[in-house]
Amino acid sequence: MNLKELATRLGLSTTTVSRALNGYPEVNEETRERVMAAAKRHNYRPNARAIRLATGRAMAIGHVITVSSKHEIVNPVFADFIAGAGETYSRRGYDMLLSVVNDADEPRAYRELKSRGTVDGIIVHAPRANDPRIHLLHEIGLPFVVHGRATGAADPYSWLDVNNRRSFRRAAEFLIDLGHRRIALVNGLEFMDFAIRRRAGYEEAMAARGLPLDPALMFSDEMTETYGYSAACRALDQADPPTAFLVSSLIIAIGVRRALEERGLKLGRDVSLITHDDELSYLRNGEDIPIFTATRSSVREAGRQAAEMLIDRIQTPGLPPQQRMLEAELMVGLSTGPAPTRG
Amino acid sequence: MNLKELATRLGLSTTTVSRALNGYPEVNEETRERVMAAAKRHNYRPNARAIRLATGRAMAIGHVITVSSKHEIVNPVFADFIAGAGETYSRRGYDMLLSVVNDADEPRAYRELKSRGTVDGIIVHAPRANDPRIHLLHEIGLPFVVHGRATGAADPYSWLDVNNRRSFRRAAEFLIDLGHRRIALVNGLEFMDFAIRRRAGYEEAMAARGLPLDPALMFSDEMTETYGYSAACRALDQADPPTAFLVSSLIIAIGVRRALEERGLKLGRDVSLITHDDELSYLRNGEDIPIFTATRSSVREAGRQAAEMLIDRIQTPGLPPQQRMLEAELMVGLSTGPAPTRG
DNA sequence: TGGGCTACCCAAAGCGGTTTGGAAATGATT
DNA sequence: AATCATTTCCAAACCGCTTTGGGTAGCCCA
Repeated sequence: MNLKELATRLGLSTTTVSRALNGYPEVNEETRERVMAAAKRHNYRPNARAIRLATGRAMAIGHVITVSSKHEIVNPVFADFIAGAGETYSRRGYDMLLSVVNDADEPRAYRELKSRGTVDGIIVHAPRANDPRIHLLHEIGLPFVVHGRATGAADPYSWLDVNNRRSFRRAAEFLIDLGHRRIALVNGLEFMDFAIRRRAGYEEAMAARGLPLDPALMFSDEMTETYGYSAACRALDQADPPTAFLVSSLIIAIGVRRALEERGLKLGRDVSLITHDDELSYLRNGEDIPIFTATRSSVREAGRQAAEMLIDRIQTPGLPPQQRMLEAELMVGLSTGPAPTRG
Repeated sequence: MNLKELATRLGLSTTTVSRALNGYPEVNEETRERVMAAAKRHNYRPNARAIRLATGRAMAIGHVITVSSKHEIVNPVFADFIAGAGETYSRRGYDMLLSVVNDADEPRAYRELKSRGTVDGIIVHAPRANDPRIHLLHEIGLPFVVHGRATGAADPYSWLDVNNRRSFRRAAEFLIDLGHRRIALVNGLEFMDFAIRRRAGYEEAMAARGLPLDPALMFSDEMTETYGYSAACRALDQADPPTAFLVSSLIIAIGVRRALEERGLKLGRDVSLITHDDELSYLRNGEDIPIFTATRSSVREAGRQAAEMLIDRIQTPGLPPQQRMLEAELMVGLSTGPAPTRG
């Protein structure tokens, strides 16, 4: 059943039927009801392809996920972010388009998305320092919102981010307050913006309390369990091992825990640990009381809000860049305690 | 730059230009080259919306992911499957459409996808026993491929699945061969098809060796770390605890490990464990030698192949249902060893 | 009575491609 | 030289909607 059929069946023009269904004022209320009823009865659904062509809008948002041949890892945060964004899209009538591209092809992918008109806007994932995508997207004129920020980007842009610097500073201070002096940082890849900011927060806290930074206690890599494990091993097997860890993801934390347990060290007593927790649905940090003390911020909620921001930008062009900063909560769990006194 | 502009610029009709670009034979090779060159020079990209309307094809595949209000977990396997499927889609010129819907709205979502013509086909995720979606999709006439199977579905359908029954049978037999007699099964939700089959494999192995099934050693729930932990606690704190665990995901395995370590039990010596490993990119089972002995099957590869199957079905309608069974490898790691002799 | 509004509806022109059904030119065949 | 098939191109219809630019009828008011 298409518009034309419906119209002839009703003895009306397609114009009127279209207007009736889309709530335009220039149609009699009575007629509108007749049309609505008929549409429901024949369960008419306007053809999305035709609407898109006629209106010139794609009614779709693109998410480009890159798979590098080198570190071929899918951002573990991705699924939950998508789930959040998807909720917003359904509610506001947009489709979500996923594009999996090799990282070398990313610029081309954006240009095609624009020139072929498959999407109205884009969410930028996993920004890095001086991320070239921001300039690129400005240049090709595709509305976008960045999940995170990109230190050093020249042009202003819209973003939604967690206050990574502040939350890691607070977490580090919390550990210092507990008496810890040697605190290891097990961070993500430090060309990623979030990792840069977390490190800055950690360094700030150390500096504020007059504690030295020890390169031997600072790690940076792809955030996997095995990385957490091996970083912790290297840290713990030093002459002067850390009494606390500040780590960037639950998965890393799990790896650290493995290293600790291997050495007979008890978490929260012998060694303290604070992790960032994105509240991934398949990796809950305990049920009621958190297993790990954590800086917590829901990535799903971030998805919801970023999508909302983007659609707003698409629907009212010319909106000035908009930013939203989310604060992470510091949830005290079972993995932190006073620094052990040297025996 | 659109077709018409390009055509006038070349002094040709849009027909000829379109044909030249799409490789139709009825155009002079020389002309074709002129057209190709001009297209490249002005970097012309045909408008996707127009193509879709004109051809009646959506050139897009739908993935419906459901978020239940109850167990609001995003399938952890999802991201990697998507990454695999996405590779195939890019290669074959399809877009990937993600639809996040509340599980109650799933049937409606499928019908809309069909009637609005936004996709040409669908991948069905996380099938259950007697999954109603299979009949539904047949009824509305949307091509689909199921990732997994659905025990008890009446109509024939296309699927791609891991041989869960066989791999869990082999894993259980492996443990039995090592002398284990009390083997706990920590499974996923047992209305999910994969979990049903894994349980069947486990039960077959036990029966084949004349070992009794103990309901107190069989667990079923959403596959989270905390579930693994609490199931293991319950199992281990029994009068006659198991000496081995067979579990359905790495995340569960990690939870079990936590319970073991809490009790001072060493994995691979005091207690053995085999897990299924989907080779999720953010959760590698160790670098060179596996941390956990595991039945291993790449969900990313499954994504690639399922997408391939679906596109084939879309492009040649009337193809008989096609099935593909992947065999999981049994990778021996550090988490298994001979059953401890009772002391 | 006629002019001006308003309310309601319609025909037709897009949107940007693909595809059908020729037409003209060329070459081969008789 | 006439006929016929081939090659190469084109005009126009079409996909299914939205939207522009009227048109008509009814009402109000002078």
